Amino acid sequence: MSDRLDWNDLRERRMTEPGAAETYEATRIAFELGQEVRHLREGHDWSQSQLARAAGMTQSAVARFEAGRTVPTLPVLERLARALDRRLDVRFASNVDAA
Amino acid sequence: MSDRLDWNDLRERRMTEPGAAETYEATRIAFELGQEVRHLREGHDWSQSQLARAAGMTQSAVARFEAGRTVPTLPVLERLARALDRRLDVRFASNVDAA
DNA sequence: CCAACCCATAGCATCGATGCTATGAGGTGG
DNA sequence: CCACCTCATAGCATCGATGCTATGGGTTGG
Repeated sequence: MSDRLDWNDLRERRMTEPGAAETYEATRIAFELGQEVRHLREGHDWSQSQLARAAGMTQSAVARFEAGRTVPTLPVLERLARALDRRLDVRFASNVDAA
Repeated sequence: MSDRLDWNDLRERRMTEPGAAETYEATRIAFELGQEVRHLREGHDWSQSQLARAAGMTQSAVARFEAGRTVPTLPVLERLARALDRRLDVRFASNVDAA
């Protein structure tokens, strides 16, 4: 557990850069998606290598993504969703209603 | 209308490239998001230039995005969502239930 | 002790999205 | 005819995500 980044670590990193305010939310989304993929993967009892193979990427790429160290692209998210038997859903939701 | 790309044009373009099957869905999502932003923008009675200013980008970037000529990144989607008073929602949905 | 996994991370090349400027075609109103 | 706006697109520089290989530390099981 101690070697896993948490959200505060990430926020600290990204917010040191200028113009980071705009990407703040994207960074948060990336972090949450990484968490979710990790949970889904563990739910399948898969190692990062197994997921990587299923999603057409390498173990290092999976690790980097799960750790939230980059903001993933839609193609990557799509491939991960497929591998995990999910559907990638991206939309502009109303600002008011529930999460 | 005649100068606007439709989905079949885009699909034709992208599918000519090798390895495009994986990015197919991402391309479709990009196309739909472009459409949606265009509708939202027109709902606000904004020109591409006005939206661009509100989202911290240029008119050409908005045009490129609305036309679905690139697969947008999460930071860009986030900025557009903010400008259009929406919340960007990205998630791994169950494969079975409704859209 | 060692082999075989797990995961995190570094370093690098490549690819593609973005930012930007500039242009052109089209419409509109003077 | 012209000024002004709309949007589409080209060309280029830059930045960052991804793909890849290679480590290294940790754990487990022999």
